[in-house]
Amino acid sequence: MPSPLEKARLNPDSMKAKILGVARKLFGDYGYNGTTTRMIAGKVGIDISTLYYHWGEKQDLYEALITDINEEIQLEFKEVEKNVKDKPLAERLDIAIDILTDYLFAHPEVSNLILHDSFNKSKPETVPDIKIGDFTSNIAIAMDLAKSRANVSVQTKARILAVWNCVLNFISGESFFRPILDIDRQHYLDTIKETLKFIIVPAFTKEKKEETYGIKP
Amino acid sequence: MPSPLEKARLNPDSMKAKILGVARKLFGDYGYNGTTTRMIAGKVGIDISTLYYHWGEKQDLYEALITDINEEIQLEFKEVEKNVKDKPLAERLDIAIDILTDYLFAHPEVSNLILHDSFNKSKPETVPDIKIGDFTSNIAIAMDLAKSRANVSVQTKARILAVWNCVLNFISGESFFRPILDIDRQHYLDTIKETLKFIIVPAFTKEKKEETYGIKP
DNA sequence: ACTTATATCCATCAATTGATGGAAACAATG
DNA sequence: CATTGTTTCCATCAATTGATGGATATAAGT
Repeated sequence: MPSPLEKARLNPDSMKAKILGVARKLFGDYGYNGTTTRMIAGKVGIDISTLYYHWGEKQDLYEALITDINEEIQLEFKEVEKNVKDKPLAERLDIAIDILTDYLFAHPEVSNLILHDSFNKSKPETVPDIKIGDFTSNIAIAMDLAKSRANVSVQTKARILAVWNCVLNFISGESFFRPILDIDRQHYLDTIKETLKFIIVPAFTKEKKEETYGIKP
Repeated sequence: MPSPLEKARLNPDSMKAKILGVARKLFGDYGYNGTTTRMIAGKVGIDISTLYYHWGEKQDLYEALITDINEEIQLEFKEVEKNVKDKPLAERLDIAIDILTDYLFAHPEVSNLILHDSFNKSKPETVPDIKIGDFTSNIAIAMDLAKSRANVSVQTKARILAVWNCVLNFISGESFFRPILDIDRQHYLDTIKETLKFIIVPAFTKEKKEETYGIKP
């Protein structure tokens, strides 16, 4: 028997799926408290009670949504793993940044939801977290920065999180940062990628060459 | 005649200042919509109408708060500028990271508010933005990465924003990231700094040596 | 065609929230 | 003490919001 979520994913034209899609964008834009069930229903073009009929409580809808995002990201990471096989580190990082940035740029609500999820304290307790910890380890393995999932050092995890954070902020903060940089959307995407690569690739690839660029021991 | 804000800053024991202080933390934790005037009044230990008496609308309080933060950050940047004078680039970056990370770590609500401000679409229109654009240029000058405020390249701005984003996320996401890294608070602060320095300093100081670490033209 | 199951809407509730008017307490001034 | 100005609280409003019961429509099964 398929879970409610799988059912929704199976038929994208179903009302459940439509609601979930709209909810993703709205929860992403306005956060859990800033989004009302009436906003969602209104944008879908249905009555609130229809929404409640399909998804039950607001919390349940939000939870389904987080689960959905979790699965989607996991797929994206698998895509990365597939593409980086047997490549040297520099190229791996390059590919990973490309794939993940493209994905998030095309689905900015994912980025928004992750940020809300990690930083906002005003959401229901019961809601499952987005599993960033797992993703971090996955990436470490994929980048060949650690031998096994249990072996990822604090340093490595922190560095991956740093990159991850950068990407998320650039995506979610587009409307904020793009005016500062004063460039168009495509140029912005290119700039993000370039910036990430420029900053990250050397740091990770240099690793054992020269550890001290003015850093105290 | 001092503005209401200056008045509040002058006497930290005043009710206005107390309210503002509590509001900073609560708006930081729960965002604009997640924070109610009753929450603020409750935590201060006063009636809501007393809050309205001192600050008027919720919006007005929030605006005052953003202005307050803006000024505080500006002071912090001045502190950086003072400390990096006549130092080589690597050391400048090092000092800047130390000062800003320490400041934000001691005032996490500032970081929270900036993130909410840049990413959340559900706040009143009229509220002034936090002036990240200005800060970016200031840092570029202080780091000697640009000659004049008008001369900061898109690349440089983007790189500074990347670092800035990293710091903010690490601070605001402490409750989220620290369990992932499984370290104590002090160790966390050290790790943030080390990570930032390790990733950022080489990228900025290498600048003209080798531009291509797997980056396509 | 009749019955049953599914899906949608209308009307409404109780709780929360932003906001205000007015009474009471308090302080300052004459 | 009397007067005036400031600060605080109580009571209350109107609007919004999460949520539900019940009527109604649409589709499916027999």
